[in-house]
Amino acid sequence: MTEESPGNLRQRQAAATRQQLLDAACQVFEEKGYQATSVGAITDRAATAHGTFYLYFKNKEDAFCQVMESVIIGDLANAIHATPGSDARARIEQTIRSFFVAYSLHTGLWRAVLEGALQSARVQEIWLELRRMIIHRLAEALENECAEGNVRPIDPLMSAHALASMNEWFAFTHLVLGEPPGADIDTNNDHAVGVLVDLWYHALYGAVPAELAPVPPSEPTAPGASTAAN
Amino acid sequence: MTEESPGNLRQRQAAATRQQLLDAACQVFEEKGYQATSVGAITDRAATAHGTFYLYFKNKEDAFCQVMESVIIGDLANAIHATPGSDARARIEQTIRSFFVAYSLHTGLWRAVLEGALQSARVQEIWLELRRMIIHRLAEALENECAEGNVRPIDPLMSAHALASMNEWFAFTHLVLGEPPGADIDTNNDHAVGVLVDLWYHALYGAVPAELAPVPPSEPTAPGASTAAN
Amino acid sequence: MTEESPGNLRQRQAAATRQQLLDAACQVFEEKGYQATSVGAITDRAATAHGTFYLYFKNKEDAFCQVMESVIIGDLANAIHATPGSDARARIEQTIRSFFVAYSLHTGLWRAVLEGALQSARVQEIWLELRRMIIHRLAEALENECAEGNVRPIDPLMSAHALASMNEWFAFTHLVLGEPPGADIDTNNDHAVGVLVDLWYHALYGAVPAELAPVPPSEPTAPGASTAAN
Amino acid sequence: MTEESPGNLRQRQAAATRQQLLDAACQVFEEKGYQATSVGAITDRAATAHGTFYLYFKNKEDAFCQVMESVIIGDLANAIHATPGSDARARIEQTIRSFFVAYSLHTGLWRAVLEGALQSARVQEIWLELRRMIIHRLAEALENECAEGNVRPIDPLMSAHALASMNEWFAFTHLVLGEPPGADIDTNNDHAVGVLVDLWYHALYGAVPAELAPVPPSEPTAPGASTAAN
DNA sequence: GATGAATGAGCATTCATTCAT
DNA sequence: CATGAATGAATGCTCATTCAT
Repeated sequence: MTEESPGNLRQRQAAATRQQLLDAACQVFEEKGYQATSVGAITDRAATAHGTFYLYFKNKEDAFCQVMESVIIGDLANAIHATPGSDARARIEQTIRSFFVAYSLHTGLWRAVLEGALQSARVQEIWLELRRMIIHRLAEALENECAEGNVRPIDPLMSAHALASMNEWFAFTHLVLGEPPGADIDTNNDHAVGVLVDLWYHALYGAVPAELAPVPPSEPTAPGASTAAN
Repeated sequence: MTEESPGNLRQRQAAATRQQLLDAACQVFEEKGYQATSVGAITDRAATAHGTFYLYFKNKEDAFCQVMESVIIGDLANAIHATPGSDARARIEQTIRSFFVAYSLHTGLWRAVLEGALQSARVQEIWLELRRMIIHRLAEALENECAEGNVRPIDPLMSAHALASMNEWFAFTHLVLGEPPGADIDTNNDHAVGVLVDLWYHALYGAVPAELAPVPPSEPTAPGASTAAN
Repeated sequence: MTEESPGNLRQRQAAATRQQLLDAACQVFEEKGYQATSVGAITDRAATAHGTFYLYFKNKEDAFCQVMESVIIGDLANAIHATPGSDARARIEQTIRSFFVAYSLHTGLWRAVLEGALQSARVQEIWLELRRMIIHRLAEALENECAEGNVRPIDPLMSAHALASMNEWFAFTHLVLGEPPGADIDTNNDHAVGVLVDLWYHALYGAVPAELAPVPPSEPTAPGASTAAN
Repeated sequence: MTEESPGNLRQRQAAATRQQLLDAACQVFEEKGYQATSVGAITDRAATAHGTFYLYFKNKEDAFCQVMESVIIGDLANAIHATPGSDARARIEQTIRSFFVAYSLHTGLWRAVLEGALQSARVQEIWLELRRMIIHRLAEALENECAEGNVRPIDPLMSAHALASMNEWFAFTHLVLGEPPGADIDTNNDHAVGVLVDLWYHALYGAVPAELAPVPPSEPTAPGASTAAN
């Protein structure tokens, strides 16, 4: 049997139509953003009837979520894979670079993701879930570094949150919005990554002058600890 | 005389109507976001006729831009005022804290600003202009610190971009989106600020182990320099 | 088989809806004129949803152009068919009468055509194109009569323009506007046609008293020739 | 006393404002046509407040009628003044030429008159009244020519109607719409007038071949006469 | 007499969604 | 499974007109 795709002919055709629509949706969202994309534009691009869309997706929001799951998450999953054994700086650079790569692959789509997240609770949840996963992974790495004494005691989750924010927002504004305007994105990517690596590395491994006490890691339920430290 | 607002009665009434609409717009944008806000919702809230809106604003985009200019920029301008003389760590904390304050004052509006920036070129430009101003100011401060030898040689503009991104995006996700979900925003603000200050401070003033060379500031037109340094 | 309209049921229904809208548009334009007609009035008359209109027409202007093409031009095409062999006077009468018939069939629509032509460039172009076609045909007939020596040398195009103008505008003011007010249109049509035929016939075939020289046909690029002749 | 304009200061100022608005209305109607002209455009041009318009005019229709009465009728009244004593052909040319002059003076306004006549009953009535006056004058001249035996027996009113229609509509399409498109209006006016004069002259004074009986003048209340003649 | 702020009816247009074929 | 015609709610925007100042 030549059953490469499961199911009978009907099912395979349906799967093909679904994929057609998904690809078309991906393209149109990439080009027009979330809100400006209409169902009609997607079916036009997919060369299917208008009504066919609703056989596979509940509505535009649903289609976008499926696009996110099939494209965006794939990009990041491919990009972020730890390479143990290399030194700290190299690992940091790899993390940052993988983010840059993921954004660069689907610039318009990332823009649409952010736009969609601000308009649809479901899109926001999927996107935030993805962020949390990444940040959680980073937090674990930080915790290990703290435990091994390579990094001073810090709040791993919050710090991961902060460092990931720097990474994510710098990459977004730089690659998607083209900030700062003078910098040519294509030729300057390496420099930008270098700056991020440098800051990130010093933020974690930089030794402070003796007279200044570092912020100790504090439980989220114990607010005010850091203030006391100040 | 109690003539606080200039002009005759007619002019004062017109100004009052305009302010009514501006306030209403601010509220509705705050509650519903950019795209979900309709002109009708604004005039309903302002208790004016539909057409009155168009006496004072060209369209929704224009109204939003005016709201931004009267509210958002005011928040930031009030918040960010340098306090020379205090030590580095205190100045950093003040910068971060002022950002937190600005966001906290109009949570929904900041969300709408980001949403609007992704849908309207004009909104984007105003928002980016504001960002550039802040980043530029920060870059100048960094340049001074470099010149005085307090900070190792860095690319001031890119570094400012990166640090501001950390600040901005952490504050946005934390205060507007409530990330990470467990942390109660109201009680944990101080802790969050503390973490940011700590990272920022070390990123700039942290001394690196001798075996690792810092990233030198490189001209934007000389890409690859930092990579070579790595 | 009674399949007069091609295609399957769906296509036939769609064609029927389109025709419904076209008929409704024709009626409403006829009753209210161009500017006073709203899309809503057309869909009300056609008993379709408001949005259905936009499935078949881009906007009101487009609908009007389609009405013109399906109704007006049809009227004229049916009306104007040369009947060679009859004598000059009979041919003139037939031409004039066919114009009267065309106008009489859709009085209000012709009024709307003129109104629309003064408001929409596209309507004007279609209408003028139709006029030019008719005038061109007349000019050819005049040229033949000149060549055969039946009519004195004249400028065929300009003369056709002038005679058609008399015809068109007399018919319009008489049949559409009811000028002159005393004349009952229905009973007086034959008389009016007779007057026009008489003038037209003498204008072309009338022999002038010897002492007055006729205006020779002059090239449009040689203005002043006729003045000199005067 | 320097009472050049009657009334006191108030009244004179009011008259001035009214004239300002009338001039502005004339300009805007000339430029934009009837329907496309808004009250706001007129008051903008007149540099008066929006509400001032309604002190002097009931609405746009009223303003247009007043413009017609002050401008259009003036043009025609100046243009059409009989010059008895000249020969028939010269009188015809003068009539035609005066029409051309009147149209040329306010091209856009004549266009607006026709447009307005098709949209407003009151505008139509004023315009038709003007036409009737002109046609009536022409009909009287024709009647005289018939009575004196210079012209064969014709229906003076209908013939005047027909000849005036030729004149009016040729001039309108030629001068206002630029038909036929090839003919340069400025250089070709004399030629066009010549063609019209020639046709008109022959239509009235041309002698028909003996075998063809002319149409006798018939009372409008005696329809069918011309048919019988055919 | 002049102003111009305020009104609100009116209209065109888009588009997500349904459902009979 | 696929189609695409039909729906109608939603909304932005204009503009004639009024009236308090």
